Amino acid sequence: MPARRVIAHLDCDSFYASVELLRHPELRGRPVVVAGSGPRAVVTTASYEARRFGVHSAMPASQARPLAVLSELVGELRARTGISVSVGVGPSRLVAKTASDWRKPGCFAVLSREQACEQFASSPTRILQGIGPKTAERLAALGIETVGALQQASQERLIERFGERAGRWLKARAWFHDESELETERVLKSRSSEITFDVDVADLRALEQTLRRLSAEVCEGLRRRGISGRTIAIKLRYGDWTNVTRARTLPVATNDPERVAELALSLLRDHAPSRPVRLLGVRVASLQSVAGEHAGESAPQLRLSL
DNA sequence: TCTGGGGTCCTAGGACCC
DNA sequence: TCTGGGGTCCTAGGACCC
Repeated sequence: MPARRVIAHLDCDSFYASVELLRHPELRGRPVVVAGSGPRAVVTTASYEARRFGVHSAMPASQARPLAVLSELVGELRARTGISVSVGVGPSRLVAKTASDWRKPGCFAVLSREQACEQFASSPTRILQGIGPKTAERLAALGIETVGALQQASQERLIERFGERAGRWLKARAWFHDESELETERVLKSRSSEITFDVDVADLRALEQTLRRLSAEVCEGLRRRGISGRTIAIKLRYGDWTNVTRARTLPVATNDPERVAELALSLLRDHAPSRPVRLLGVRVASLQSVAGEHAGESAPQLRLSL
């Protein structure tokens, strides 16, 4: 009678990485990746610390390297400023953004589109950027509470309810389809200043005083940037949270506080608020560079940089 | 989530022009 | 005089984001 076979299989944990750690003990506790250096190299092994950053075996080494850059950036940011960040990495802004919110604070999440679809299927629709409280509520009224439910929802029904454009957009969102371009610079479109009063204000004189102050603030901001605008608008909010906006567009742009205040005041008088006002604001839009300052220059840029 | 401030984008309707 | 269709600009309100 043959002896019963007993086989034990011993498998080293992240073997190559462990070997590297024996050779370089100073790397212990840090993310370590063993990989080739050629353009087609893949990751042979990643230490468990590295796996936390989304690096795994067989991943193209080139992919592991941005991840390494990111993890260094996060570490340096924390060391130099004390600010902790959450990082999401994915094929689109939507996946990256959702991933970064996933396990805040201090997370480092790497997801493909397919993984995101699966991972967030049971999450409320609200986690998708662009779906706010109102849209989430309207979806819930259709029985759609989760991202998964939105994925399965009938396209026709969504279009019927939200319109062609928004209907398609919602469905695409649920499947984490997002082709939007990454922007690092945005053109400033408007500049505004507003104030919520400690107590609702009924007195017209007091409202006018505030309007002058807000106009001066807005114009100050415009002047600092060398821009002016053609559309002057005021905004009022009443105690019941209803908002009223009134606007007027001039033939010529201005950033003169007197001129802006004068227009804001006339808009206020025309509207003639009948109830006490909770919030008052002034906005200048249809912006353009001040003529002469940078002749021939295009629209003003608001630079956003790291 | 009884609720601040500075923004962007979208929609819908009206005026006006060709 | 009545009519159609398209484009642009403007206003007002609303949803959303950080």
